Amino acid sequence: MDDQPRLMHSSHGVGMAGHPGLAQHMQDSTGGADGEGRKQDIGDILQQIMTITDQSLDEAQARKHALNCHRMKPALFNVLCEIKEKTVLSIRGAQEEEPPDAQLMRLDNMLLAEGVSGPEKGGGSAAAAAAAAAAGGGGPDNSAEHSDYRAKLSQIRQIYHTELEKYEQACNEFTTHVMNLLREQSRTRPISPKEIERMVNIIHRKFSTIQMQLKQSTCEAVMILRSRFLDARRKRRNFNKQATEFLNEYFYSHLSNPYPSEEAKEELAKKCSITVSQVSNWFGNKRIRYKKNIGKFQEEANMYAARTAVTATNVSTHGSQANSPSTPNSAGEYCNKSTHKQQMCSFFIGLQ
DNA sequence: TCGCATGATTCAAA
DNA sequence: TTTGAATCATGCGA
Repeated sequence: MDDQPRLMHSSHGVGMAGHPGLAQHMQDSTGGADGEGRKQDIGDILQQIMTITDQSLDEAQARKHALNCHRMKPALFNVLCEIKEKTVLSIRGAQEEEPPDAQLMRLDNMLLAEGVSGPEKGGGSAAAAAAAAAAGGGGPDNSAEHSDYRAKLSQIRQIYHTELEKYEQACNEFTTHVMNLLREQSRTRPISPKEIERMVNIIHRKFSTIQMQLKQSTCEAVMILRSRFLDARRKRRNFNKQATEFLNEYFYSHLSNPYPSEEAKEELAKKCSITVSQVSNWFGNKRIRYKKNIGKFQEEANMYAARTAVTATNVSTHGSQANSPSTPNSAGEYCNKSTHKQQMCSFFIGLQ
């Protein structure tokens, strides 16, 4: 409200004396009437506009109507709009220019990647599957966690879309309301279509900020969910007895070279229903722990050695020694010789 | 609750 | 990239 009298005053000064387009506007609308008379007319209109707020509602309505019907009104409003455009709005417009928001793009990309925004692809099952793979196992516990993750992600997705829809609806409603209001007001005060457009942009920006907050909190929720799910990686689950036996069997039967090749790891992983990385971890831990405390593992080693001997005897009795990864003879078959030759020697020597 | 066992992770070295 | 070593985090039995 404070701006209006100032604007009008400024318009009066500039528009009356200095605005080059005014004469033309007036020419257009008056057909070249007397200059002094026109000034008087415009002065009257401005005076009426400025005092309209001091009047009662009825008086103001009547005055408004009279103003709207005034022959000079369109020309005057055009001039005022132009002045406004050149002064206030151009400054504000320059200030409002913003670079494309990188943070918003990042949020959008993340929500898309997590399957929260964009077309539904099974509620982010790809991300869940990746997380499950990282968790290192396909056991029943994992599939339960997987579906739990999916369900929670789906919830987040649903909330996100509901809220987004609400914001969009509110934005549209508010924009329409403001546009109607400005259009209505443009009958009594100089508001150009460009100004309305700017106002719409401002509203959209404000709502984008709210949307960004929604996206940000959704991302946070996904990150929390994801980290909780991925934390399951650290949840230690003991391998089942059979898996440990397979691993130990291989380890003790290859004690001279406990470095399974990729093929051997894959086979062991398959037999133990664990991942190749878990096999690698297991052998890594086993080697170091065995080396650190041979005495402690001696009994275990003897037991597996005896078992291997029995197996070997049985196999030779049945005339077949082929393809048993648990027999020492098969070491060469599974061992990546070029990679582990040195380690084999050092490990073996280290144990003697 | 404590201590040990054990799978996972991290980081440096080869 | 793989491995060793240290460490973390959790399971589990006493």
